[in-house]
Amino acid sequence: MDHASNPDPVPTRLREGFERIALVLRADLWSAAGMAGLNPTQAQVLALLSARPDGLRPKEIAAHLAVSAPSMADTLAALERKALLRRTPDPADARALIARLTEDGLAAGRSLASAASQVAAALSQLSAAEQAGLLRAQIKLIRALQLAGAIPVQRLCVSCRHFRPNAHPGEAAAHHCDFVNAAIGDRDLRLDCGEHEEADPAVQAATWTDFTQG
Amino acid sequence: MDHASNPDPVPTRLREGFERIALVLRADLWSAAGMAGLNPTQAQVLALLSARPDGLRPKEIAAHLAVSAPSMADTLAALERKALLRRTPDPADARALIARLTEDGLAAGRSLASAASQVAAALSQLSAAEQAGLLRAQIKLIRALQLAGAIPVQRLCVSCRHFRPNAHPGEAAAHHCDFVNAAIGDRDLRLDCGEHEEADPAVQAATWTDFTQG
DNA sequence: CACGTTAAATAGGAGTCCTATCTTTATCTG
DNA sequence: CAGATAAAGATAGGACTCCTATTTAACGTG
Repeated sequence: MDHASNPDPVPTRLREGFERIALVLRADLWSAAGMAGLNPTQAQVLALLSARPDGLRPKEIAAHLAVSAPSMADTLAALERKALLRRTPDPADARALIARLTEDGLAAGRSLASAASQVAAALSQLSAAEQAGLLRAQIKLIRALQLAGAIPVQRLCVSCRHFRPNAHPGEAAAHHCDFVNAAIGDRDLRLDCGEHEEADPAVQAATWTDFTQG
Repeated sequence: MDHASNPDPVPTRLREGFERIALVLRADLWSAAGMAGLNPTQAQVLALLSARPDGLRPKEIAAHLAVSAPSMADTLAALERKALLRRTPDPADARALIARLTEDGLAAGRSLASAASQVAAALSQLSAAEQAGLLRAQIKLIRALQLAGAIPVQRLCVSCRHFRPNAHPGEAAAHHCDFVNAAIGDRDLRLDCGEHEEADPAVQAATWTDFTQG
């Protein structure tokens, strides 16, 4: 294998697989959003802010959805027109705003979250072990993307100070969350936990080592 | 936790993970396409048709990219304006067209395929075993989506008449492709092989059983 | 050969998404 | 503390995606 002259083709093929799945995700989003009179981007903003009761700045929302700030301003204006969202001045910084969902916006977000998804249906056909393996792989990818600066910091269990990986070695639910004080398995790991509290960098590194070696 | 009254939350969480990754894919596509003066949809058409020397009908392209036929007509017109693609009448059906890339289109497709991708970079950090597991999971998902009618038929190894799963049990490259007459491992499986020939449904079912039990 | 079906284009409209340019406020320096 | 620099957001302008509904032309069948 000459990794030198050619890049490894496997990551490229895997990326193509993700692209196939992403197309279905987008179709899912169109159908779910369409029923609510929305489009995919608006639906994604609703989904993001549903999990953020304290709201988020327009710039942060743009970063999470990987679009430019002016694009996000378009979408936020559309959502504000539909009375699903409100932008209020940020008391901490007179330049900034905080975007929050209205009651209607939260309701729309809830109905979106429970909408049918062909991807979720396909995922539910995998075995529990496959699902766990897939979730671990996603966590590794998300962490790598985060370290590379490709995405903003996510509220993952593995970077949370409440998380103790492999606290129960050998058991099905091997990890432990000190916040809920319960054992959790690979399948229970969160990608966006509302209770997340960023751990100290050194602690995070140790946690990651324990997690990947478990 | 009442897992009973609610649908299994794991597929939903996995779908969210895919959505995170899909956002990065889209950003990758914007940056790669932007350098070529294109946008993501145009780039996806180029990528699709690069692997289809015989061309595809507009309707088929629309199905592959999960958009409506009129939307695809817009995009094809844009690509034709840029002289990257040509639509010619289909000799077999006077209603239909065949869309094919021009030389410039093929060149643009090639440069797009080799463009940097943050997702591919993250994927290359996974171990070979993890990559193989991920590819197998993708194949299962794609097959499930295909059976559900969510996506058009894909040119997967596992549905090809040249493919013999677990022909070399116990070895690293456990499968065999009769077309290239070589052993191939899980990591070598194709999601869109140009040499694909759809196997007989009964054979496909048997192949799938052998593959999933290996 | 009339009939329903299918492939594609067209019309019309909403809205995403970009870059570039402002305005305002915060922050950093001499 | 004044002035420069940086940052958050809005606005302008333009290309284009994406939808539904409609139209045109050609296929297939009884």
